[in-house]
Amino acid sequence: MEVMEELGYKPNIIARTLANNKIQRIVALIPDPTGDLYWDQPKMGIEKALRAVQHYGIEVRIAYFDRFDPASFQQKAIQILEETSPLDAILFTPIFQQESRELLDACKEREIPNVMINTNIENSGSLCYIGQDSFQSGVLGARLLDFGLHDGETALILNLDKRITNAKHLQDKESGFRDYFSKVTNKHIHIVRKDFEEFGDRDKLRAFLQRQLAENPRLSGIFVTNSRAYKVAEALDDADLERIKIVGYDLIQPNLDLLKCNKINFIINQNPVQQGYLGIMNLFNHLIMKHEVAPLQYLPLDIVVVENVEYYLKRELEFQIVL
Amino acid sequence: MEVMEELGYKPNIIARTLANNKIQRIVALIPDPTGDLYWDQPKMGIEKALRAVQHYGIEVRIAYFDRFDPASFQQKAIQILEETSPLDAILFTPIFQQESRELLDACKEREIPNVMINTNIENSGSLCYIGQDSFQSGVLGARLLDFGLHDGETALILNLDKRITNAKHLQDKESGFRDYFSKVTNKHIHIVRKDFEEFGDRDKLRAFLQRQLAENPRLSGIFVTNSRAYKVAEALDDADLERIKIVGYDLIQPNLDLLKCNKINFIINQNPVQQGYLGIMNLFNHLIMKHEVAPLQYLPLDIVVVENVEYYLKRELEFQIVL
DNA sequence: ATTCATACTGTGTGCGTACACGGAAAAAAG
DNA sequence: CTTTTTTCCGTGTACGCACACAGTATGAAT
Repeated sequence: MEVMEELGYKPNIIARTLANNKIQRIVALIPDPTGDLYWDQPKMGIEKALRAVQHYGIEVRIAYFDRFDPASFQQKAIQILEETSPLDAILFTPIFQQESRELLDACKEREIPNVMINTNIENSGSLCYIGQDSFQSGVLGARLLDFGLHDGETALILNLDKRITNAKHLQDKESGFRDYFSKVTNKHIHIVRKDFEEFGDRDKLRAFLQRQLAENPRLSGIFVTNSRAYKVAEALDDADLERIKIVGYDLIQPNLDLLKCNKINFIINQNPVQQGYLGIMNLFNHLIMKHEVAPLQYLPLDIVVVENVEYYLKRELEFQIVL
Repeated sequence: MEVMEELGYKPNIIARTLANNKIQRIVALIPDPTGDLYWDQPKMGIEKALRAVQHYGIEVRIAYFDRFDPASFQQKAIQILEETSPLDAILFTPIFQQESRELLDACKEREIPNVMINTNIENSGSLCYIGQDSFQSGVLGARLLDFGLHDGETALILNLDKRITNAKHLQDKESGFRDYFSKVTNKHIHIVRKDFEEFGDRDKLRAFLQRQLAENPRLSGIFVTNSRAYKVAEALDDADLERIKIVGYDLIQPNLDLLKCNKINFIINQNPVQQGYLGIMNLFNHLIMKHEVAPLQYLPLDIVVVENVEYYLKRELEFQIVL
């Protein structure tokens, strides 16, 4: 070892990989992207990463669960643990707290390294978390909405989701949002927070929004906490839209269309493709390269407007480094 | 070949690299980062990429030229071409048109693949260009400045650089900037463009800016076309700064400090680290992987404000995928 | 001192590809 | 038809490392 140090010997990863001649099996457990434009993106990132590292003997299987059904997550998790052998690593999205903790415990017991993307669980014993900082994401949302708000006006934090999902996540976003405005001294903004589950029904959403407008006559900004900002813009009248600024998340097609005609003002990009990509790459770094992996990896919160949207779309599609 | 296709045979890059047992020598020619905070970043990206691909037998040497002296570029270029043998590829920043064309011609004659970063030269015969879209960058700058401007006010396009550098680049930025405001219908903004070479002398810059303020009493936005926005913010009085919005480029320390205390309003990040990184990675893809390389690769124009700056800094420092 | 278990060391082979080389076959020239 | 040139093909070796195995040395136990 001393002589190695002295001569500056570094093992040749290429030769090591060739000689190793083993396959490392990774299973990814993510929400079913069917009918959900957002979850298609981490999937693309995972597939892109696979192309980059498959020569190193990495094999990835993607399993899906119903994003509204904790039982389906649980069932798939058990199936993966029991039926995959050998199982060298797991990548998953812990959007259900309870069920995810069970999976984490099972991983710890079996000593299976695991990576979480998109949603974080504290003290998980995971190899790493890759995704956004929810609190800061709320702060940024507030800042962007603030551009269009005047003194005394009202901002609405709108959560279009089923109640079971991502409670902590949402709580942090709201805290960040309120934190920003509590520090703005030159104007006072009234903040309202509402949840609405029946976002699939446009008429009901429309009625709901009209009710909010009636209750808050000076409502002029809506912060939509997930990728469904387009549903809000579609459900509002054009006259109201002129006045009301909308900030939402994620570069999915309906959002992009509305961004381009100025009905959505800002989109925050949380790099979902990158999440999937880096998730696999971090496992690769751990399994093959034996590198240390940073346990908390917050991705940038990109501010997307009409003028720079094209570049983000291109990057998501083409720009991964294919090795 | 038919059977290979039928069986889905793909050569194993790992084994190929091992068997090849050759070194590919790349030389990078970039501006000397000494005393220039910006050019340190592509250098970091190049070094990061080197760490990722050195096992594949890639060797990178970085050569520097004086960013204000075309002759030094020319001299270094000749030196590289004559003294490096074998020379398998060149990466460079063509900030001097004439001298860069000479280098491009020499590369074509010797059949040396080359990559340009940061500044583009059209019809260069290069493998690829990686950097920003100058025109769109100006459009985005205008959009960001527009947030703080009112009807009838004046915006200043300020070029703090020597006259010889990057003429085309700057022209495109200005065109983009003007293009945006020509399409804004609800307010009229008066646009002035000025160059100032003696930006190193704070007192002279201060006097120059005072002159601009006197000539344009309603001046309330400055678009600094390069990374020297901090020099403007430092040279202005606090009273003026309250009113005047500043949009600049690049995440260098003095800009960051002024962004954090709201003296600079927006910074556009043109991903300089990524430019160096991808420059090398694209040569790697070409030399080792024998992949097709996209000839025009525009990097995203990130909008950076106080609320999301931390993530970009982290990404620049840690986030490259180390293989 | 002998036996046995354990630790250490060196050799050989394989991972999938590149490349040099010699011999055979095919094509071109005489 | 023979000779020369060119093309083609198969074999062998090498790339740097992992790992199995045999052989040797070391130490503990009898």
